[in-house]
Amino acid sequence: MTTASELRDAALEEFASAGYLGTSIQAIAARASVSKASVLYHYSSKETLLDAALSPAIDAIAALLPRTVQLSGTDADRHDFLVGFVDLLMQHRLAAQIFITQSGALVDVPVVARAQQIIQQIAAARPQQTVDDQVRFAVALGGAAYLLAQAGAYGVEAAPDDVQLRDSLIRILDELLAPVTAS
Amino acid sequence: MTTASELRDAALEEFASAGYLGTSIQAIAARASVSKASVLYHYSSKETLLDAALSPAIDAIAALLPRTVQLSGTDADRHDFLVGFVDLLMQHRLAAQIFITQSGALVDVPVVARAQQIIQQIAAARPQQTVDDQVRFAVALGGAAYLLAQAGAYGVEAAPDDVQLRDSLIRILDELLAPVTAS
DNA sequence: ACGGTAACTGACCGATCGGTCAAGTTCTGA
DNA sequence: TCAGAACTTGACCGATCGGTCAGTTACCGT
Repeated sequence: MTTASELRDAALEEFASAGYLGTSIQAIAARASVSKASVLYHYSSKETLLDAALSPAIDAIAALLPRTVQLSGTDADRHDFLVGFVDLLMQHRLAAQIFITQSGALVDVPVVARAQQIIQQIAAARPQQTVDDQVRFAVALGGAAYLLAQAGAYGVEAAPDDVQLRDSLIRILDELLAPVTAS
Repeated sequence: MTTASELRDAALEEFASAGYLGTSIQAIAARASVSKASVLYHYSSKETLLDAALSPAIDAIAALLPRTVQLSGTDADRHDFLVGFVDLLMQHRLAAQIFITQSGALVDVPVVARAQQIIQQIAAARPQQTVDDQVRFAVALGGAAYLLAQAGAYGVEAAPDDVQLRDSLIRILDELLAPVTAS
């Protein structure tokens, strides 16, 4: 509604589609129908704008962090965590896309570095297991994130409220991460 | 060995770590210990350099395309395809990383557009099935690609000859794509 | 009505980018 | 030996970038 929030949303879409480095402040200004100087009035720098665009998603994943203990719990616990993870990806699809595709090139940006640390903590929360288990974990979470982030690039629309996709994703992740001893 | 191949390798590493837009010709020149003008003598433009860096990987995945028919075949056929896919990812890790993280922002670059078309053809070769099957396919291939491309960002080294990782990945992809009727 | 503050803008600045060019150097084959 | 091709380079160019600033307009409490 406000100009600031419009700029934040415009930046989120632009950063996701053209990349942070490929997006000029002018482009964001044009998308929100204001001048470049006006963008820099609301956000003191391009980096501040990226921070504002990503922060909600990072707060959400940080809130998910305490629940990683559920990964070592019962089947129901692990299921609860996966539901939270998938919902997080679907609700913050653009932010997830920005992080997945550009975190490597933007490690020197504080907000991205913070997000990377949280992801690493989630990965570390997984109890030390076999290589197979590590690969299962990486393929599951990475595959889900990549699927939702890049779905649009291959014609598949991933609407935030696509419950069929959500349920299917949770089911398959559940199956992939289930202890093999339970088979 | 030659200056041209050294520049191609330097560009591949730089594009993968800093991104195409985040890499200056000067940076590639410095990595190969030559001048910026010398880079533009061997490759007429920055885009030509990206083309040269990605082409071997794209040729390899194009060669894999005829084998997508195996996805509809027996378990052994599907296994053969997955072996080819995983080996491709491991042998062209940097090119895969560039494509996975930057194909969205570089759609207007011909060599990237060509790669995207090939990926789409592979995805389309999968016979029309349920949403579950589509999600399985996307999580498997996307997860494997993302794991190998981004492994370095999370401390896990994915050496091109890590047979343990390779075998584990193939086994899990096999399991993920096996028809549920076989369970 | 009015003073102050928030919002907005065009003009401008220094830096960096991709790319060109003329000149110099090194290599090679006859 | 030497002509010409291959290679390398510093200097330079126009364009675009992120960011600054002085000045203008719109809004709001009193």
